[in-house]
Amino acid sequence: MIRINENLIKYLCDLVKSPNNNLLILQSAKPTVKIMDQGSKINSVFVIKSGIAKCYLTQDTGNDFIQEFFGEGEIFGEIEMFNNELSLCDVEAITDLVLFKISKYNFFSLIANDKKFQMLVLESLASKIKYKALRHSYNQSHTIDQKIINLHKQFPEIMDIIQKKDIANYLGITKRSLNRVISDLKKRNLI
Amino acid sequence: MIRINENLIKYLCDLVKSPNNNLLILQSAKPTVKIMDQGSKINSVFVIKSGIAKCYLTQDTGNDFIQEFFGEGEIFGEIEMFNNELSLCDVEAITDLVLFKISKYNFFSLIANDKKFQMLVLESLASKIKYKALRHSYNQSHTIDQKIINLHKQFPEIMDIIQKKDIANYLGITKRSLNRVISDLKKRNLI
DNA sequence: AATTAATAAGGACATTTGTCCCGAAGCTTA
DNA sequence: TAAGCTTCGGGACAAATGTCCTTATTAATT
Repeated sequence: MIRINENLIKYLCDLVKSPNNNLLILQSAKPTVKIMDQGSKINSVFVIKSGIAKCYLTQDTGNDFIQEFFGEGEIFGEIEMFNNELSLCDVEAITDLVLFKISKYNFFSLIANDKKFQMLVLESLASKIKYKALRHSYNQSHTIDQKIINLHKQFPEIMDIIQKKDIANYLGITKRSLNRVISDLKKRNLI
Repeated sequence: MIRINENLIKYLCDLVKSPNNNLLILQSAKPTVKIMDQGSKINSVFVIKSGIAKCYLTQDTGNDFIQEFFGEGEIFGEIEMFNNELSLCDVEAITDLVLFKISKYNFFSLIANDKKFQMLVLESLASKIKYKALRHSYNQSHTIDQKIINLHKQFPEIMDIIQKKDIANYLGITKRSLNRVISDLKKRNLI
């Protein structure tokens, strides 16, 4: 449920430590701080070094829909670079974050000149697509029960780390339905 | 709702016509023919030159969920190349198709040596992610009414070209619900 | 410590959507 | 042309989910 990308982390850790690095910097953020704002211009690409963030999209209905909880090695801002568009989502820290920040210029320069980085980015895009494909499929053809059991299997501590409202917005359901099903599953000893 | 990628089409049309082309070939498929099989090994990347295909995923529940109706310039098989995995989805012709077919070897060789192609692939991946993000959001926070009205706005002839069952599987609902809402919307003159 | 704000939990009811049917209309093939 | 298959459309009912609202509980602020 929360993906991590060790290869990318490792690669950027090495890069940031290299003595003549001028391509990327480290940055940190406390919980509730927004790193990216839906609809705003993006000048940098970010990669999470440690911590968890939520990436969500606010609809015309006023509802937030959480695209993904970002874990270590997750990249964001890159979609907007390639599409040359304003930010699609908000990204907000849930726990303390440490981030790699790469300027637009440096990002494209790495893509163009660094085959290893290029391939890591292609892989991370492919992995995002796969994640989204499976998630949307799963969401549409399983009941709330099944989704919560599944979530709980993959990430048992989720209820302690992530707020109920956010879990509901991740599943695309209301808080009421979430509570109802959770209490039911507890009664049946399924979670 | 059906994306098209003119830049990629144009680029491959030029490439296939170049006198010493040995990188890609053209292939055609009749309706109901499967070009890709969920769970099978992928040896080529495809790009749709003309026609419409459906890309769907069969769940453990037996339900099919349609990821996308592919239009001109849509690429598929590339995810599996980058992730080095078996096919995630089935892809099946809905109308007569003409396809560009690029072998795995040639695909990676183009990515490595052809900056223009490389950027076209990065852009198409980014566009897929954006499409999926918006679609899943929209799906989760709108009623069936709204989804059908929206679909009808974007693609009025959809009901003539695509079967009811497929539309239902695209929206993640049952045929019964689809019919109920359609007849209701017709009564209210909304479609 | 007292007050306010935010989150969690759930009751009662309405609405939406799914399930399980069945019959009609269109195609396909013997 | 008849028989068989597939798609379409919808009735009746059941189940899942949302809406609205209220009360605890926890966290934050003065």
